Amino acid sequence: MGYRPNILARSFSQRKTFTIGLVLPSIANPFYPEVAEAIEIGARQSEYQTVLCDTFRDHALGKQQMERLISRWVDGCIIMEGSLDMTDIAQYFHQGLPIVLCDWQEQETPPEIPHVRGDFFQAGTLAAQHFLELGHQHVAVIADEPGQTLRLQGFCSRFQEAGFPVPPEMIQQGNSTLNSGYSATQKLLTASTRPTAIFATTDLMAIGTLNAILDAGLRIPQDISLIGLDDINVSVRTRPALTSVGFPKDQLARAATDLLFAQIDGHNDHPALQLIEPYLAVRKSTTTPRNAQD
Amino acid sequence: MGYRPNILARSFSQRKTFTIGLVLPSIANPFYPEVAEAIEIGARQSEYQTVLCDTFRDHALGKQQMERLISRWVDGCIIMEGSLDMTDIAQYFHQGLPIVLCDWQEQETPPEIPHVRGDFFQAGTLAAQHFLELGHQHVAVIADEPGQTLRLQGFCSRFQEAGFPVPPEMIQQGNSTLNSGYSATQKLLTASTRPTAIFATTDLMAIGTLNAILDAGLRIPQDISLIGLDDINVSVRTRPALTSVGFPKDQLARAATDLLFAQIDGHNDHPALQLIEPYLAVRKSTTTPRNAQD
DNA sequence: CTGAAAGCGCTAACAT
DNA sequence: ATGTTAGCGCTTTCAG
Repeated sequence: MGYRPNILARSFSQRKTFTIGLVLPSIANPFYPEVAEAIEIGARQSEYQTVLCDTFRDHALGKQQMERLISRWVDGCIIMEGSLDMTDIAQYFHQGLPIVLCDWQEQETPPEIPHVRGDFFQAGTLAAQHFLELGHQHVAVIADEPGQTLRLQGFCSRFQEAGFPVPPEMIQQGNSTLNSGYSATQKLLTASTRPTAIFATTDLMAIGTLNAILDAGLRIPQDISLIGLDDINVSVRTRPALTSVGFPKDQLARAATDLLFAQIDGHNDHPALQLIEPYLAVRKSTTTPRNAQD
Repeated sequence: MGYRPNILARSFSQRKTFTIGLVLPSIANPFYPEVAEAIEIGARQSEYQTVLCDTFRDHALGKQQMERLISRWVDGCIIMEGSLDMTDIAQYFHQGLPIVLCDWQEQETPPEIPHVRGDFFQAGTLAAQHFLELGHQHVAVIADEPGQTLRLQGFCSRFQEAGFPVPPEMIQQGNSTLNSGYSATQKLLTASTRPTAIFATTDLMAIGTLNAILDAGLRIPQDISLIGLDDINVSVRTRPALTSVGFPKDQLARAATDLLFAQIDGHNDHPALQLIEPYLAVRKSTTTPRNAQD
């Protein structure tokens, strides 16, 4: 009869909004919209609506947005790495707000807060393994430190095991943006012995690396092989298409929403940490090193 | 004293949620996240929170999401082209929900609903003008019809004026995806006389075109020049970087939020249609045609 | 088993 | 000027 229930009044009376907040550090890196989409789909299947909050990596803005979310009585929040101070998050959590952390570094997360994360160490290992199988011995890494230490460690430890430790000058700092990948690569290319392969710990940096290598007049993968990490959608359409380590984003999203809804429903028996296994998407940016081909 | 006002209760009592809905057809085309971000920033400046709804171009899902937004008492909605049936939108509007349309085709929008749109005809003209100035006479268009007729018309009418009408076989159909641009281009390349320049009416199709041209062993811009439309962020980092017609997204967002907040505040004196002027971002994918260089 | 009433936290319209 | 109360629309509880 044209009657439309008033969800706001219902929420008000039963203290439940069927809304969750998703707090992420940036929308500029396509990785985040991609997982946000997966989370939104999962939440909708459980009749929840998702409110997106981009903090632009500004922790003060993040805190402000959190306060607003709480004032609106979101039933819970999924908070992605880098959006907020952990002390603030812990405080909200201990005040009783259901929270799931997504992709945070191990060392900075209180163990009691449920957490879903890609196995970044394993991801680094996977990249290293691929390079080793192709025959690379002189490799370089571009990492966004200190946030992405595990990826770096996984990679380096695998090369260490293989007997080809990565020298310090072959490890460059980036900040997960395309431009930082570009300039870090320029430094690597001026080194006395050029690496035959580069691992960039985010795809966006890898695309910067790709551009820098091509701009330097070198070829990918013939002169330098390249692996990224995140397996964002655009990586299939770079030229050459980027080989990348990724995590199944739907699986990541599913684990996060499951963990959150379990808390909301009062089931606190879930394990606190869910580790998602990485995969390697081999495309056109990796091959055997030139000297090995000769 | 640690007191946190209950926004939900406030909303309930004063019938105002300080929340707006943003309904868009797809998050896969980066254009939408980019304007969404601009709108969210603008809304936040006015103390409004934005709820994003992706309809995946499924009008039934779009309607469902709208019902939910209305049940939650959003103060108003910005609805982007292609997310919903116009009959449904008109109904919500006439029920009193403040609505702003964004980027809809002229012919399908009731004149009473406020509307902000890029001047697509002018955008097509701008692309044509650039090709003409470079000396191109044999050009092709890839358009997502019927949704993007104006861009096509603007382009063709400018070439008509210049005395080089675009023949029908040089107009290919796409659906705004990368792959559709790719296959449409393949058809164009098998034509008896190859065009010296191609205008793709969305950047995503243009990137498909770019890949198809390079895969065919041709060079950009030496063999074929290419212009896209949307000026999405990735276009600066394709290889070669894509020349593109764009609309200032912050201006688009600003106009949309202004129009919406005016309705919400009861000022209905705003003009119903705001037209945003396009710009041309010249990058590396356009140059003079080869025969003109000889 | 059906129907009336209390209450959620706030704002706005009262009355003092 | 300040303090008090009604009411927003739903759910839940308690009484009939």
